Amino acid sequence: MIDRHLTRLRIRHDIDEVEERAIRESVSEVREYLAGQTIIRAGETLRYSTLLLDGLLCRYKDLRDGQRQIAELHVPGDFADLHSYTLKQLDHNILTLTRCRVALVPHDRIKQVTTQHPHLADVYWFSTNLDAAIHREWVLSLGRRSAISRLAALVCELQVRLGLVGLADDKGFAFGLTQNELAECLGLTSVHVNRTLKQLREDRLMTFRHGRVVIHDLAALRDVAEFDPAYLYLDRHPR
Amino acid sequence: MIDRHLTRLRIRHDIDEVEERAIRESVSEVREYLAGQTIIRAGETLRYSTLLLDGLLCRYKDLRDGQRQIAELHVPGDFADLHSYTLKQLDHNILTLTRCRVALVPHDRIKQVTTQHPHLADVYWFSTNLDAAIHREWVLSLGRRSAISRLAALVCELQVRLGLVGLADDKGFAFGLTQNELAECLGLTSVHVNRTLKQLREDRLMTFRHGRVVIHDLAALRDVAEFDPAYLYLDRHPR
DNA sequence: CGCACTCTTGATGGTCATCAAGACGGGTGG
DNA sequence: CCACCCGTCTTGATGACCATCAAGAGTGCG
Repeated sequence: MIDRHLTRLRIRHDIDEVEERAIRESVSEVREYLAGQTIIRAGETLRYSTLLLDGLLCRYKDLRDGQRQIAELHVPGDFADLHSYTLKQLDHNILTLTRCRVALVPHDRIKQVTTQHPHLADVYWFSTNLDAAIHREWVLSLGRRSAISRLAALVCELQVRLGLVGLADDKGFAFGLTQNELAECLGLTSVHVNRTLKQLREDRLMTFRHGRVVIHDLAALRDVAEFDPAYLYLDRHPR
Repeated sequence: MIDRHLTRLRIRHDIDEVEERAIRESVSEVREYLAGQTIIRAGETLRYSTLLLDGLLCRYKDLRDGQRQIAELHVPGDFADLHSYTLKQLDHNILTLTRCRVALVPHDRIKQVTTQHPHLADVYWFSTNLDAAIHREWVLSLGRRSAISRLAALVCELQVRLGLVGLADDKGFAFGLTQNELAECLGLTSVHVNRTLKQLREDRLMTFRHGRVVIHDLAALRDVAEFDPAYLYLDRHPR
């Protein structure tokens, strides 16, 4: 059930069988949601964290006039709000972008797991630090990249992250966002995302249509994005 | 020496005397730097983390053409790279913006402190999660706020963060950045920052001059910024 | 089959970038 | 002590990128 989560952890870390069992036993409940549900709201007191099993989730914040900014996308295997374990409440909302299956992990079990398995404490701390690294890359994108480079960078990131759990390859991946939701990730309007997608298509770099990203030339796409996967920390971390 | 760090931790958490001693003993060395030194480079293998005692530091990334984006500013009392404890290397550089005094804390001592004092493990995990929360607010700024609102939001954030360690009050704070460095935080050019500062001055909201921010109307500034300090998690977290 | 949402494209405009040049200011040396 | 110099600040002119407004076409779901 949480195999993708273990796969994801094992990209970077060694997880032995005892630890694996502890992780598997930390799940208290599985839930399903339709697309477009805000499943956690900023400011709520939380007693569990949410592990994404299937579908896409995002973290978003908004301004008074309703403008929305997505701060991170979550792919299957990700904890969407592991940070709520230490923060107790979130500064952002969590929204389902597609139909989702999630597992709930109570905070007291996270406490158990991390105190009984100090190595897992480091692994999960790493995991929230990886989220922060992704945030920084988005800061760079939003602050300095052009629209086309920003869009290319997002697709490159997702191609890698989804690839790690078997949901993407060099040719592309399923990606059920609307152009408006893409715009909310990229700090653009949906109209401009539409024109930018058109340019990427005409430049034979990638096509996004019918809930699917088709990558025509990954190397060229990465070049347009100035994509360097270092910020995703794909190397193995010894114990 | 690291009193500001303890002050900062105690805003949110209870730190008892045994823990305080452990923290104080974790420092191995103190260093000084002039302004404009890149003290840590992306990709270096790190064996210690850097605690800022005095001055201002930033984390930045850049693109091929030399465009730079600052992802976070650090004020005295902050760990600039506590996340290197789990990540082992950084995805960004760390630069002194003014003269700085820093304390080095070897990673093996962080390991000691966090295993012998599980409560401090949560406190320091929280601390990196707070950095991520700041990143998210910057994502919102860069993606959705106008130049004037972005600049106001940055000043509001720093007024609070510096205030927590006694380096700012309602009237303002010392802030020795150039307009170009401000632009690198805000995803703008220095020319546009200059014009935006002029507008803030003419609107009687704030003045930034000679290395000092003078706040004329904090409430109005916060309103322009749509500043909500919730993302800084100023509430006390019970043990 | 119809309706609602999403996508697509055109026209226009605003925000911010770029280029350029002069003023200011703080530090240094004669 | 003053002159000089370099970095920073300031302002103007122009233009690019992306937003906004609008309307029609496409698509999928009930």
